Amino acid sequence: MADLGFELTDVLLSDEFSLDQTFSCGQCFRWERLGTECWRGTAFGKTVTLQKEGDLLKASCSPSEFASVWKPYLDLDTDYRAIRDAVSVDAYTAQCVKDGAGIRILRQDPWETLVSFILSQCNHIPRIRGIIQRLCERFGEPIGDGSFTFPDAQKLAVLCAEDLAPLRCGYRAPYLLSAAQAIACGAPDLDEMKKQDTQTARSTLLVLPGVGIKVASCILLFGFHRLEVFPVDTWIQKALRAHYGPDFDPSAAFGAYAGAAQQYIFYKARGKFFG
DNA sequence: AGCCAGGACAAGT
DNA sequence: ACTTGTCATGGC
Repeated sequence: MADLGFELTDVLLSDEFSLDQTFSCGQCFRWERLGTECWRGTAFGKTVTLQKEGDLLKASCSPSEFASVWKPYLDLDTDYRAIRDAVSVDAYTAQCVKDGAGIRILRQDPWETLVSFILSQCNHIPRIRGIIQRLCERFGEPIGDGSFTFPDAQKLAVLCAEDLAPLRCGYRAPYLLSAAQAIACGAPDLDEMKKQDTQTARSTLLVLPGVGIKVASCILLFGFHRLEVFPVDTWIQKALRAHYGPDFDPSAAFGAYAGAAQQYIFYKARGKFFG
């Protein structure tokens, strides 16, 4: 990484890991690709540039910020070799795992994940990214380097439909507002949900307008790191039908890491892409 | 140019 | 319990 004029942290990676795969497999929407294995993005109110060179991960932040924010975010303490082995149950998934071996399931903020996947429904990924960017630019707080925080629920809860018109998120705007109002007054309490079992948390999410089974599954997997949850979207549906037939049970096949399996399959089904 | 997108929801069979 | 129409907006 070129000299960026601020502190850098180097981390030696102990497992297969790819920024390109991790940030372009559809689980997050606020990362920009600057070059091969080089990305810049914002999470938890911090912006960072990451570059991977061989087994070395360089981060444009202090060691303490990396340890407290980016190491957990990137899920660097999880053994993905064991996960990859566990979900390579046949030739097809083994190939998916091989192609996407560097994918990690990010530990994203539950609120940001909730909003992101409410907005995701029936949209292309590039368009989701645009809507979220406009949301942050308009209602987030400037961080200082041209980046913006993800606006919190309290900020959005006081808005009305026409305030959201510039986002051009269409019929999802009222979903976003009612979700913000619900979270802002603590019902449901996202922190409390971290302690709940997955079924309870799922039921809680499904009460929110605009959150159905697929969106709830994405929130559980990406926002609460429930690796056993297997979201089914149109891509996954097509892939499963093509390789297994109509009544395939992902949970039975992939068990505790079904969600990770889903990401490897999704990555392969959509082909390589960057955004 | 039109197809369809990491769907949800209500209203029909 | 399944199928269908509708919702708003573009990226490709």
